[in-house]
Amino acid sequence: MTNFPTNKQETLSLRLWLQLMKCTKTIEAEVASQFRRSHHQSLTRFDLLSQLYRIGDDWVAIGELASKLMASGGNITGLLDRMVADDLIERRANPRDRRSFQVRTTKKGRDTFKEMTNNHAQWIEDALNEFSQKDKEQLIKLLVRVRRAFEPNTLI
Amino acid sequence: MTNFPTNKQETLSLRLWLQLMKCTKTIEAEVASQFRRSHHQSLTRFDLLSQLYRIGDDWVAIGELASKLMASGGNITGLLDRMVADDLIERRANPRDRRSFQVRTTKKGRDTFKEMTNNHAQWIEDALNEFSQKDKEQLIKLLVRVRRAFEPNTLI
DNA sequence: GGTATTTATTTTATACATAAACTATTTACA
DNA sequence: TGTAAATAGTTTATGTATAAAATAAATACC
Repeated sequence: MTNFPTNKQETLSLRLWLQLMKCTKTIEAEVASQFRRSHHQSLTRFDLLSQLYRIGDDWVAIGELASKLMASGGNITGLLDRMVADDLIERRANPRDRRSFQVRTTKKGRDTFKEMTNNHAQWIEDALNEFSQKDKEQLIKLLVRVRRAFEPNTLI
Repeated sequence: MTNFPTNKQETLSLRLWLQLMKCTKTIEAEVASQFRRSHHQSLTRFDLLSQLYRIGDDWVAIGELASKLMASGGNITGLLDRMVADDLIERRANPRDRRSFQVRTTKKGRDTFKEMTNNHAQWIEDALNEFSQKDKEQLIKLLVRVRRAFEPNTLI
């Protein structure tokens, strides 16, 4: 009646994808709710602060940040506006290119990120302590392979 | 200077979590964009139709649906409103309990879901065809374990 | 040097998400 | 019975996301 998958391999791929979604959704919901409760910040904001941290908390162009975060233009504009309003980041015109703007973390932004990171890392650590090093390594390896398989335009 | 993780086990857990997020985010973005392009539907709507399919496309209480989808009350109300407006589902009062409402897929909803499922399954299958059955099985097993480790209030 | 194209970002319209306050029922139970 | 508590959904306010159109400046190129 329906065209649902019938052979075993097919079912397995779908099940894999389903478990991946379910797994991430569960963890994401937990982390997001923790961040909201404990820091009044979203996962998205944490991601953004984390990207800024990675580049040394220095000025970075909005477009570059957007592409690192896989965020659309319209999204990044609003997100940055709100974070500037909350004094987590600051914003300036690029002196060399008048089309372009740059953002950077403020002291409050860096402090907030540090607090979030500490709680976060500890919590992840606790949740995953039952896994052996070997299990974790294998899982990471498999996840990277899965991601590569789905990435549309990456050569290798 | 910062309190970033230093020992190897800790870094590994964080890396695992990071890869999990990155992996899901990549695939999710791809699938969502496909669904938008090909069917003008969101991943959320697919999830919802999929839940309705699972229970036999029969009437189901809004609250039950919300909990299956891990969606908040405010969210489910708006989502269902829009899907009713698009004639994907229909809605009625529960004759036995005047607080309660029920929803069910329409023919259009079922057809849309069927189309989405077929494309989706094929695409997932293609993307994952390089993985052996053993790899998939192992990955599923690990993902289920990870999810269990993070689930807050599940007794086994 | 002037026009076309590209690049960087914002605006607009809309969808999807949460928390908290609210309305309307049902249920518990003194 | 009558009132308190619990339950089912909606409303409101706000945050996060996209696509598409708009704005403005830089670059390409004849």
